[in-house]
Amino acid sequence: MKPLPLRRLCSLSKTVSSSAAAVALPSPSRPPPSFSLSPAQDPITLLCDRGRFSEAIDLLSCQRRLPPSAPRRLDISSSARRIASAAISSGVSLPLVLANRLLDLLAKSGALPDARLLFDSLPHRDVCSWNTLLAGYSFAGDLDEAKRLFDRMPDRDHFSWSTILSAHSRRGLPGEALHFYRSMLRASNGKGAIFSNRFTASSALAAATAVPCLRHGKEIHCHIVRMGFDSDAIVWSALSDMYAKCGCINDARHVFDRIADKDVVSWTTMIGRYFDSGQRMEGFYLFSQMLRLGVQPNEFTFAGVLDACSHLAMEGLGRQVHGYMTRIGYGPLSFSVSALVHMYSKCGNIEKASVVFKGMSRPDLVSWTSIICGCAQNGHSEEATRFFDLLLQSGTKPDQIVFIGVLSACAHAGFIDKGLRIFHSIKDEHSLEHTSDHYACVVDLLSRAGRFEEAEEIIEKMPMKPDKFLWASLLGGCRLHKNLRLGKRAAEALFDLEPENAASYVTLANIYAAAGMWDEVEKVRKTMDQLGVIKKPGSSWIEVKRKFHVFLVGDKSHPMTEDIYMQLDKFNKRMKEEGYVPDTDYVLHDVEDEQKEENLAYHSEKLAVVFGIIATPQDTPIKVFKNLRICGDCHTAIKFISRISRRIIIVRDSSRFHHFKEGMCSCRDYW
DNA sequence: TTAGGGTTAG
Repeated sequence: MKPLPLRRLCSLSKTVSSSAAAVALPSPSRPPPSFSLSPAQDPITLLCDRGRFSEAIDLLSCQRRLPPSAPRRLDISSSARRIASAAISSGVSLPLVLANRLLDLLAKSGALPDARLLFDSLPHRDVCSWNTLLAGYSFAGDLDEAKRLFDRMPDRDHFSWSTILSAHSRRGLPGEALHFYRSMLRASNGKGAIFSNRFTASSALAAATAVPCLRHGKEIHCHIVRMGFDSDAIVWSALSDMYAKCGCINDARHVFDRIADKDVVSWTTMIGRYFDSGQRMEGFYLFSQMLRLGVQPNEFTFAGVLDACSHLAMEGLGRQVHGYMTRIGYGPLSFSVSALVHMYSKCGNIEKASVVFKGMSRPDLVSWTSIICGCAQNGHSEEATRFFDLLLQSGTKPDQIVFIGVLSACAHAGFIDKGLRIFHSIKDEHSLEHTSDHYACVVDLLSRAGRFEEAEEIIEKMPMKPDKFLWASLLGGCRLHKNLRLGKRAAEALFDLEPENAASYVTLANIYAAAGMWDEVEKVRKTMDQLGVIKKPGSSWIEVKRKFHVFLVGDKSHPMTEDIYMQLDKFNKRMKEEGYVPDTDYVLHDVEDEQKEENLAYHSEKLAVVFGIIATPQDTPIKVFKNLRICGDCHTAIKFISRISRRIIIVRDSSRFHHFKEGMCSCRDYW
């Protein structure tokens, strides 16, 4: 066996050395079974003509079992309809088992009305016939009809209960699902029949998880233990998931550790829950452990791990996951490819994201959205709009989310007319409703361009109440154009909506500071103090040689502090010679200019960039990540630094990427 | 012949 390619993952391992880790490659998948049919023959018609309904149903059932990627020769829905209509018109009475199988084929392939017709035409029905139709309505999301049918059932068994229970849980009605679970327990006791089994238990757990309700979850847990369903991996996975989603990650891990036969889903779920709870490193440890134990990850696992890499901007690790995926093979239509595109975009490597995207033979809407948003965030606005045009040409129907991506690209690049055209096309050409996000984007677009009257007009006319994103966009535009009146209005709306968010106070204070209105700045500061609003400390980090280096403003804790400050001072001197003027507007406090410069000079992003310059080879791009938005002065300074040092510098802040090269930024200062 | 757990885009 070859060594595991994910060296980095194994280096994260707590217990096993990387050299010991290895995984077996999956065996090559067998070609899917297929039928040799000449196009002129329709086997279903031929079989039905000869009254061989049983074989026709067998053939169709076989086809349905093929994996989605296999070439399917028969259309299940129309073939099943043909069998049903031939059987009914021939007057042949199908044996009940066969009729039920046909009913299932119809119900699950979207031919529900035909399934109903067949059901109604049956001279005899058993509980399986009822369950099958019930599952059909549940599958189609017609819960009202499913419930009506359930109420009318002459007999119910555990299939009936688990079908109605999981239907409500899956369709966003977990409270109803739990209600059914309680009714089922009552019915079990009353009639002496025991309906609960591992299926109803796992569905009920999924419902308690979706609420989420720890109390119900624990009750179900007790019931599971009492009933002895503890040997089933699915029940245990669902139990672990319930604890994690109810905020008890340690209990979830405890349950997970006790699962005897953990399968890929159990692993993927537990790893994902660590990521959800913010314990991303724990998630990575568990992923590496899974690989070491030889459990083959699947698309769900990859998608989850890649998403975590995106959040932490861990491109190195993401790349290794990509390599692993390539090695074991993944389909060009796989949804984990979207996660790859997203990961590379979020790590600032839009070129690689684009290569991966272009490797997809038929990208789906999520993949298009990933690449369009990725381009938008990385300052490749023209590319984003080009991809959007290609999306429309491909015949894929855009949804409301993808419009957010392309509109934000237009807003960031100042494509006003194009952005407005696209905004209006949402309703006029694509028959979609505008969402509050679309309004926020168009207000962003107009206010960045200083077109405040139009922005205000849109706000007055919009059918819903403006949300915090819209006001924040407007406030940002006002800061850019020093619009005091509207800035105040936007800030006050934000204070109402999210009084605890320091960013709005700081931006308003910065607008006052830029206008020299120090009394107002002081008032804002006092309000913040009175309300106990705490400014989130800015921090920046950079990954060098697989280690993260984190910096705060004026940070002197780094082992290389002396070198960093010395180099930064050199840059400052050279920058000033080349015309850099510190933009002191961005400092909240009313202090002397010299002191203000001092505050600015050691912002976390500058420290991280300078450390990157010192610690990495000349030809590698420097990638810095900041938890807040980059400050305007740092933006100017880093442009100078990129020219002086001849380095490519990429800064990902809380809202977008800035690619600095030869004194320019990809955002063209329009941010 | 009918029922259960994990996923990607703003």
